[in-house]
Amino acid sequence: MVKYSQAQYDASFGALSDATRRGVLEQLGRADASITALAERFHMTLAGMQKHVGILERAGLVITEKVGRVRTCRLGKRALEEEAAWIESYRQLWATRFDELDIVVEEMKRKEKADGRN
Amino acid sequence: MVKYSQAQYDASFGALSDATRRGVLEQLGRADASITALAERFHMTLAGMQKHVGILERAGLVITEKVGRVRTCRLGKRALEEEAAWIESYRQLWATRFDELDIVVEEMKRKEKADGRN
DNA sequence: GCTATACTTTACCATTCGGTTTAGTATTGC
DNA sequence: GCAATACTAAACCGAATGGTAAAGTATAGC
Repeated sequence: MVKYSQAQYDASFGALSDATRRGVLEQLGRADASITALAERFHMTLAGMQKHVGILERAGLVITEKVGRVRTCRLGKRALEEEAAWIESYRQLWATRFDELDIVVEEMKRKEKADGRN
Repeated sequence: MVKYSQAQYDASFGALSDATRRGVLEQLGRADASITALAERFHMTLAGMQKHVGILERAGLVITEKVGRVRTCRLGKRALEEEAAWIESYRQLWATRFDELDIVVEEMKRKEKADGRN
C-alpha cells in the first residue's frame, strides 16, 4: 500500500488535520494570496498564519514567492494524488474486509441453524 | 466544500497523519486484532498502542470490544468516505486553478508578442 | 486459590502544535 | 528621508503527541 515515503504521508495528512490549513488550501484554489491577506481572512496574527503556510509548504501543498515586501502563496504542484490513492486503497481494503465479515456472519447463521437441528 | 463537521476532518486526517496508525488500519483490514497483538507487531508498549487505538476510535475509524480480558479491535463503520470526498473536491479545485493559470500564461505570451510588435 | 495474561490508569518525559507578543528588517510611497 | 507596510525571528504559553514505566484490576487456566 505504501506509495511513497511515510514522512510524506505524515506531513500531508498532518497538514490537512487543521481546519485553518484546509481553509487556506480552498482559498488558494480560488486565488493566490499574501500572508497578510490570509491572516486577516482567518482572523489570526501574521506570525500565526506564517506557521500554517510553513506547514503547508513543507508538505509540498503550497509554494510561496517573495516579491518586494510581499510573499505570495499559491497552490503547489502536488494535488494530493498519493493521499487520494492511499485513501482509495484503504477504502478497497475496508470493503473487502466487510465482505469477509459478511461471509463470517452468514457462516455463523448457517451453523446456528444446523445446531438448532441437533 | 464542507461536507461534515470540521472537527471530524481534524480527527480523521489527524489519525491518518501517523505511520503507526495507518499501519494499524491496514492490519485491521486484514484481520481483527487485540491490543497486545498490535503492540507487538508495531514494537511498542501496550499503553502506547492503546493511545493510538484510542485516537483511531475517536476518529470513528476503529471500534473495539472487550470480551473477557481481551479487547478486540476492528475497522469501524466509516470508510473515509468524507475524507476521500474532500480530497477529490480539492483535486478538482486544484485542476481548475491550474487551468486558470494556464490561461493567464497564454494571455501573457499573447501580450508579449503584441508588445514586441510595437 | 494461585499465577500468568491482558488490559487500564496514572504519572512522567521530550517534542510539536497552534497561537500570541515583541522586536527587528526590508520595501514602498509620499 | 521618514512613516507605514509586510514580513521575519524569537521567545513564550498552554495543550496535545508519541512514547515510556510502574502499579493496579480483572480474567483465564491449571
